[in-house]
Amino acid sequence: MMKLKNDISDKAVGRLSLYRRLLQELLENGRSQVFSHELAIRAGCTPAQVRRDIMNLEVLGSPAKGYEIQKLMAGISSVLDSDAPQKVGLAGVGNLGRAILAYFSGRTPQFVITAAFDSDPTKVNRVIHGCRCYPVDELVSVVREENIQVGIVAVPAAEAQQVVDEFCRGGVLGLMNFAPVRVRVPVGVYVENLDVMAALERVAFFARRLSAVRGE
Amino acid sequence: MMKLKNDISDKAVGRLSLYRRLLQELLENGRSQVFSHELAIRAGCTPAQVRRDIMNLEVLGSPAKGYEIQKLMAGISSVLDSDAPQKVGLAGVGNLGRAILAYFSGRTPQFVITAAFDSDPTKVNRVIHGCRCYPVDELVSVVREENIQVGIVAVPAAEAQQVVDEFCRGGVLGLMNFAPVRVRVPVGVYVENLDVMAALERVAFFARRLSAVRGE
DNA sequence: TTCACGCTGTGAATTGTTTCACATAGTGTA
DNA sequence: TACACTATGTGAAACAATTCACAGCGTGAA
Repeated sequence: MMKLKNDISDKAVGRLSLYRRLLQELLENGRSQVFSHELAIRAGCTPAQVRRDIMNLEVLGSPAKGYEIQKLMAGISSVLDSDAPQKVGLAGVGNLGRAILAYFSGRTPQFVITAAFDSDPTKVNRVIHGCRCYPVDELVSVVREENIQVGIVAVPAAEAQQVVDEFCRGGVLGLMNFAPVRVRVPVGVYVENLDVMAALERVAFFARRLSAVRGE
Repeated sequence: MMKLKNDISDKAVGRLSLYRRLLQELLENGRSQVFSHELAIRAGCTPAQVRRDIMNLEVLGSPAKGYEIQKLMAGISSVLDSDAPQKVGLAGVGNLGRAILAYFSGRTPQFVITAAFDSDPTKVNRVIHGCRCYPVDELVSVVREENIQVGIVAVPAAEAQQVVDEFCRGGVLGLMNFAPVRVRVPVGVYVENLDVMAALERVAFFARRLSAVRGE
């Protein structure tokens, strides 16, 4: 069985995304080259980690000059981005949904939130942060017609599974789930859970443990 | 050097938080016992993983009856929760900040968002989702006076480091960072980054890769 | 009372990720 | 040209997380 070309781990992909933003910032500050240890400081990891991640790209650095920022960014983009901007659908236009719309609105060339969905009739057919809001009943058909490939789930826990099922029926390939439950999906669909509740409990737990260490 | 008692990994803590919510749901459905494979299905992991995680608690199951849900929940709580409800401060009352306030407002006995902070004068001194909003200038003093131990950073990237510094000066032990940058903190402060941008790029990347596999 | 079943608890094996450490190479200096 | 310096690229080691696999036990059936 042939090894897949883009054989990069979940975590490595996340770091590449971060590096790209850090590189953009350096570029705006007039830099054109960068060393692995400089990126490492900014990304909060080790220089070795940065070099390993860069091994996944087809970009070489020079021992004396480091990496060319432009080339690094191009390398990251060729791995992370698809050829055309990716269409994203958002289910749930509550507080969180609106925050997500505002966050991605116009700021990301590689993603466009093409359609939002909500069951609240007062939201339906309005345009929120530049995005048309459809009734959830039309989710499957809109996702299919617009060829939306990624779905964001920002509905309450109780409705999450149903919305996920509909996204899948519409044919999405990936889902980002903000609801504090695990959802079932057919094989061939990738799910990323962003469990804010669990994250806060982690922070509280490790904060408490650090303070115990500090206090001893 | 004595081994710390609560020696649990980051990921395991996150799963315990999830298990607790799943158990609560089971309890509400009238169940009183549960097997590892039932939890595993709901949590999206393997039965062995569930049993390993439960090893971190001081709870034993019975081969014939599984685990007592009440005892499991108590075990999880004794690890995750502190004795008193934990005070949390929130910096940034924009779209995201309000979503976070709404999400935690009154629903979590173990956390209370005690104070919010913003630089916008039209938000300051108002009460939003039951939480008083202070000017950022007062962050350090309010955090110190209220003995807030966990900070949530929901401000734009450019202001994140400054807000983090102030939280640290106020004496927080843990931070949850939603800004799409890595922040520097003194040793003894735990930081959890929730990088939504990186998460969406991960979803898009793996979705694309899955579709390639599917298409071949 | 005895037996068969199926789940728990866990040592060992496996898999995945990060760090180490060093051979190699590009640059500036003399 | 030759040398010293420093950072890259990467095999190998270390470390961390997950899964396997099975001994042992508690229960219900006969």
